[in-house]
Amino acid sequence: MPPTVRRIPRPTAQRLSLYLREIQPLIAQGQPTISSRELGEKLGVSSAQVRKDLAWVVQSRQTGESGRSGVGYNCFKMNDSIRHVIGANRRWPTVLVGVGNIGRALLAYGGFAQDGFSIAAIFDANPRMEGKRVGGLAIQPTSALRKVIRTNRISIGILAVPRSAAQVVATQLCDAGIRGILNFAPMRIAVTEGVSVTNVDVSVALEQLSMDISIRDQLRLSAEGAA
Amino acid sequence: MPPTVRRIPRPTAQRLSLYLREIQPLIAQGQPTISSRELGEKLGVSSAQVRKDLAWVVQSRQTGESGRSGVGYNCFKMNDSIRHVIGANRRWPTVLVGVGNIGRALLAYGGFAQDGFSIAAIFDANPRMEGKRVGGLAIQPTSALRKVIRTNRISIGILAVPRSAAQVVATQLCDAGIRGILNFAPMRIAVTEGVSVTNVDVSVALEQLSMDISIRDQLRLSAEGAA
DNA sequence: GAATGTGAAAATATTCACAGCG
DNA sequence: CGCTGTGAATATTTTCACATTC
Repeated sequence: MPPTVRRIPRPTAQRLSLYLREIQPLIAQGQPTISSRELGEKLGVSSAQVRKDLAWVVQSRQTGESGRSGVGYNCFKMNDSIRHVIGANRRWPTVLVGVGNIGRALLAYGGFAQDGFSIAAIFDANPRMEGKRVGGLAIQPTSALRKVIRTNRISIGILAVPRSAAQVVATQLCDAGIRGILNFAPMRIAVTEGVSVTNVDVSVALEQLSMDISIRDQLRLSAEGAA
Repeated sequence: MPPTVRRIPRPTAQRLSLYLREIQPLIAQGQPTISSRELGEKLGVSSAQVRKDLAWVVQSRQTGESGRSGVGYNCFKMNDSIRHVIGANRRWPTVLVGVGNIGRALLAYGGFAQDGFSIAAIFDANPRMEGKRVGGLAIQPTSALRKVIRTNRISIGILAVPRSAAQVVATQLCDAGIRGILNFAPMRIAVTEGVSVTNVDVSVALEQLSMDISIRDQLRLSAEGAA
């Protein structure tokens, strides 16, 4: 029996993305190393946490090297290792469905190209959009989804359509054999077993924020009451 | 010494937003109640989890009523209670800074109005945008931020500017006395002590998704290997 | 019977704290 | 020294399981 493959803890996975982002400027400006304390302070995370997370990365790669005592972590190596674990050193061609404001914002941004993500084809359900070129790509009808996804072995679909169309398109994506969906529609979508979904939801984010603010208010009040 | 105010567990806070979203259609179509099991299944959460979360809501409101044994939870009451805890029954006027694609998408969406969030004023650093009307609001220069935020007692700022402008605007918002920032710029922003930040980051979301897919792949492979 | 509400148990995640390296 | 790597201790979160209510 092989040693059970330890799955990456959810919170660690999330933080790895943040570490990655944080060291990009350091690499750009040639800073050779960073300590767990420094990196942690930037992100409001304990140094022990950072070390545990990075230790996990090393273990999962089964290479025995990582940070150096008394010095810190090599930014370049860290970058490499994290990308390896995250899968950001693979190519991840995606399809974008829905060329409205959000879709255009994504096409215009392109900042995730360095993580291997690219938009390979764009689609819109509105027939009047068909053929129009946006960001160098011609808009295709959703009927072409299946073929494009199959022939290009695309594993990620970006769903940027209005709520009303979201489930229909999600089902089309699943049927076409997509592996994961990044969902911008403000609703839960049902997907085929085995398809991953990540939601980007502004309402949820706003609610999270307002909760934080409310909690701060309460703490402030009770602190004043105690003083 | 008063009973220590128990803070809401982070994961619970996140799920409450999801419950809220999930019961909106039920309320709209007049379904009177829902069981913890049903609600949990919709979201991939255990029924015990749902009950614990909702029990927390009740406790924090200090009203003794919630679900009914053998029946389930009253959708209408649940809606009310969760909104109360989240703060979604307050008014949350916001300012939007940055009227690019993301800003326009937010202005066009407006689906968070029912949670009390509204965009009260819009700003852009580009002077050529000044005065242009989008979504019924005239674009103001960022120099007006301070005054608008103060006079309208606005607590949330939505930061939808390019990365290069993000820190400058974030600082302006903080100086103007903002309480929380919803940050769409793909970077960590530094803020004044006491200001909450929630990030909406597409790269992080994509990386999360690709990790999920990779993990699924590994599991599949090892399962096939074992079979 | 069908469901809630909740202590107690289990699983996860974080922090502590320190041996050991460079 | 300063800093990593990591077991052990803590804290948090989830699940179990069951008495209780409708």
